[in-house]
Amino acid sequence: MMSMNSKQPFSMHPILHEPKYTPLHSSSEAIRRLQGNIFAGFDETLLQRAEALAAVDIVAQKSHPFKPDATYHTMTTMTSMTCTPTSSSAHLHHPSVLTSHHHPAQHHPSQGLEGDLLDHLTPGISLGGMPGSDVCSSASHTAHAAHMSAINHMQHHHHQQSMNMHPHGLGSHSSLGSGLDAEPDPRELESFAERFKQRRIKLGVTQADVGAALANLKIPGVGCLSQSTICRFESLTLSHNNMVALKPILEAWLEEAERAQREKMAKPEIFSGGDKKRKRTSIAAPEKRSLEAYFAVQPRPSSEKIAAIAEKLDLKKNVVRVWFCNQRQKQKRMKFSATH
DNA sequence: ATGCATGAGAA
DNA sequence: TCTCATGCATA
Repeated sequence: MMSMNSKQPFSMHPILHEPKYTPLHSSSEAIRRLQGNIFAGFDETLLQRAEALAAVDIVAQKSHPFKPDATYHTMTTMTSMTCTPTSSSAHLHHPSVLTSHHHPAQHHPSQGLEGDLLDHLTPGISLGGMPGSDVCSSASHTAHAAHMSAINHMQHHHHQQSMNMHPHGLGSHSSLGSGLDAEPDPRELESFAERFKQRRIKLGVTQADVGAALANLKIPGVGCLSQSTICRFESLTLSHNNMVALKPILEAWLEEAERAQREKMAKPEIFSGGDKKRKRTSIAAPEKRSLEAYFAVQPRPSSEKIAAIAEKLDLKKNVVRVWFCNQRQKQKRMKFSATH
C-alpha cells in the first residue's frame, strides 16, 4: 500500500564503488557449496524428491481454474523519462557500479550429474486430475525478438571513475594500512534504514521522490535511483555491500532535505508557488515450485540442466536462467539472512 | 513491495 | 556465464 509513483526517474547507474568488502555472509556461500557437494552424489534421488514435492504441491493447491498466462506484453509507450521533477538535471551515466571484488570462487560443484535427472520432472502431473488446470502449459512466450541495445540514453562520455575513488568522503577512506572498511556493521545499517524511513516519511517524501532527488545532490557519480532501490534499502533487501554504499548517499540526502525544510519553516511564507515497454514474464506457481525444488538441490545448474528444466517446465531457457540468477541474489540479501 | 530483466564487469 | 546493482512493470 502506498507508494505512489508518479515519476520515473530515468536514471543511470551511480557508481558507487566500494573498496571494502565485508566478509559477506560466508554462510550463504558456504551453504551453497555445501549443498552442491553434499548433494553431488545424490542428485538423482534428491531431484526426484524435489520433483515429487513439487508435484505434491501442485496437486494440493491446484485451485485455480486456469493459469493466467505467462507474459504480457505491453509495448509502446512513450518514453517519458522525466528524471528530476524538482529541477531539471541530467545526470551522467556511469557504467560502473559498486563491484566489490571478492569473487567467491565459483565452484561449480559437482554438476556432473544429470543424465536423466530431468526426466522425472513432471511438474504438471496432476494426479487429482483436474481438467481445467493445465498448469504448466500456456507458456506464451512472446518472442522477444531483438531487444536491448539502442538503449543509450543520452550521455555518455566518461566512463571511468571506476572502482577506486575514494577521494570524497563516500566510503571507506581511512584505510590506512589495513585497508579494511569502515562500518560493515549490520546493526548500524539496520537502524539507519529504519531511521531513514521514518524521517523520510516525516518529510512527506515518497521513495520515488527520494530516488529522483538524489540527482540534485550533485554527488559525483551519483545520479538518481528508482523507487525500487529506495524501497529495498529501507527494507534491507539489498546486499550488504550495496547497503553500505548507498547509506552515505541517502544520509546526505536526508540531511539536505531536513535542512531545506527547516529553512522553509523558518521563513514566513514564501513559496507560491517511448517506446517499447519491457515485458515481465510471469512464472506460474506450479512452475515456480518446481524451480524452487531444483534450486534447493542445485542452485547453480549447468547450462544443459537449465535447458532441460526449461523444457520440462515449458519456459524459455533464458527465463529459467534468469530465475536462478535472481534466486541466488535473493539468497544473498540481507534481511534475515544468516548474518542476523 | 516484489518479480523478472538488463548490462557492466569479472572470471 | 556468473555476479551485482538496479530498474521497469505489476500486484
